[in-house]
Amino acid sequence: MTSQTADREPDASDGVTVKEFRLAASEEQIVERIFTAVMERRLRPGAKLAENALCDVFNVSRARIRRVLIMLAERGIVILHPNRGAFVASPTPDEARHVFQARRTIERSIVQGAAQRIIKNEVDALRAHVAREAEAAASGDRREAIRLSGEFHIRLAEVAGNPVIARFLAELVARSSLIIALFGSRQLFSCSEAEHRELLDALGQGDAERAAQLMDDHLGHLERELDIHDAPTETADIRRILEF
Amino acid sequence: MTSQTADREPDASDGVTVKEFRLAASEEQIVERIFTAVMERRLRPGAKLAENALCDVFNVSRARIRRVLIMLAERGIVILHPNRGAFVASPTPDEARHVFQARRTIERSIVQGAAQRIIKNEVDALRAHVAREAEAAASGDRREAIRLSGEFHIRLAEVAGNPVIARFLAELVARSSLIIALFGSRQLFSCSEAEHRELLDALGQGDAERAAQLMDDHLGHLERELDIHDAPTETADIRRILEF
DNA sequence: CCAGAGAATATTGTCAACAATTTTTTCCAC
DNA sequence: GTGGAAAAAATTGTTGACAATATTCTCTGG
Repeated sequence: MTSQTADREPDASDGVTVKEFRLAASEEQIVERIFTAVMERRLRPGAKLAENALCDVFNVSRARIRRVLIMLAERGIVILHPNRGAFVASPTPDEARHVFQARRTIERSIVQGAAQRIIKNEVDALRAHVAREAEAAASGDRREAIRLSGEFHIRLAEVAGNPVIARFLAELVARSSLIIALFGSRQLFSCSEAEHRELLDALGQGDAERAAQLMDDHLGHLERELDIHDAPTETADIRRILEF
Repeated sequence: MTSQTADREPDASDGVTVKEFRLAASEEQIVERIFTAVMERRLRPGAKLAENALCDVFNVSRARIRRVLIMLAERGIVILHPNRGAFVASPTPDEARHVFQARRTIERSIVQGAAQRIIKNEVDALRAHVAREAEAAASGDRREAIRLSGEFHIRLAEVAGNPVIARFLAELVARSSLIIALFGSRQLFSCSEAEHRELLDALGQGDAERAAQLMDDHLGHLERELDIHDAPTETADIRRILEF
């Protein structure tokens, strides 16, 4: 027995990421790593995910990489073109609007749930998280700032107590990263952590309605800063437009 | 779309046999077929999905069946136990509550979206759908009634115009079928189509708020008719309880 | 008859070789 | 050079054999 991997449902609720794992990584780990790379915007929309390259990076067989790619495709992060390979998804403007609409619906509900059940420890932990956001932004660590910014929403979803909804949101946040990469201006790269802090204040006071409103505004601001016009034409798209 | 009895060889009596089309579609077809079987409650929670059996049924290779099982696992319909195989998921009471809470959130939003944008043709089509529900229920065609009942919610999600949300809901509806199979009483087997009709009336009048309230009530009724206590212990569960 | 060990069977997991397809490179006519 | 066809290389898709593990069956002793 090499690893004592539990075969119960993958909860994806632990934030521990094992770095520089020389040994073969598990499938869930690989999914998590690619997910994180998308969230940090190191993997940009349209990037090709060649099987051999991934095999080398994670030191696993092709069969396993293929399973990972199927999982990511199911989560809307990757798109599989038959015989051509796997690519990081490039959301269309319509998709972008749909993702943000879904986020408003789901996160408003998350915030209301969190307002009811959140305990002081959790608020404190989230405040510490926001402090790290501010720190990263101040010190110019753009990548860290981006990652923490998305992670805030995911952690909030986790404390709201509904794993089903939290899983949906994780997918939406990752897709939002792709959307921001495609349609965001150069300087926009994450949520303002000031709004996160304000949201936590409302949650700390148990003011569900105000918190929900703040979240709605927050997502509205983010979306409004995007320039969602017809997509920047990419080489990959030409094929799909002209094929048949 | 009702799937006809295509159990036999696809290449025998199919007039047109376009190779690549048939192969490309088959994987999604298999997912769809299993999805439908779950929705119709022919596949019950805990049922084993042996690879060879599925290969025979769908006349495809093991590799392809494995891909299908991964997709279904990603959608929460199937659970994969390493070295033991794939089983139809058995939601726990907690999961059941989370799924229904997620449905309330998401379907309320769907209904509000639908109220704004639905056109007469679509309302009529949905009314015809509900008529078929009533017909199936009256004629005692239980399986058809069950399927149509779940399908109503999915079709409503589709006309609401947000495919991202519609996809989430499709997953939730399928999981609801498993929940009802586990925790529902013998006579409860689907939503009351009267409530579906009432909902359509509100939508037809563009009364978003009333429609949203009706949907909330509708889901509340459904959940309240369930008896969500600790799970009926199954043979499959023993293993998971005792292992670590 | 039951319990339990061990063999036999069945099922799932993995891998490497091969086939099919796409992408890149080469080469030649113009 | 340029365009375009053909060859070469690289990449993805598929299959079948085999290993690892789980399940079922058989048999023995009590």
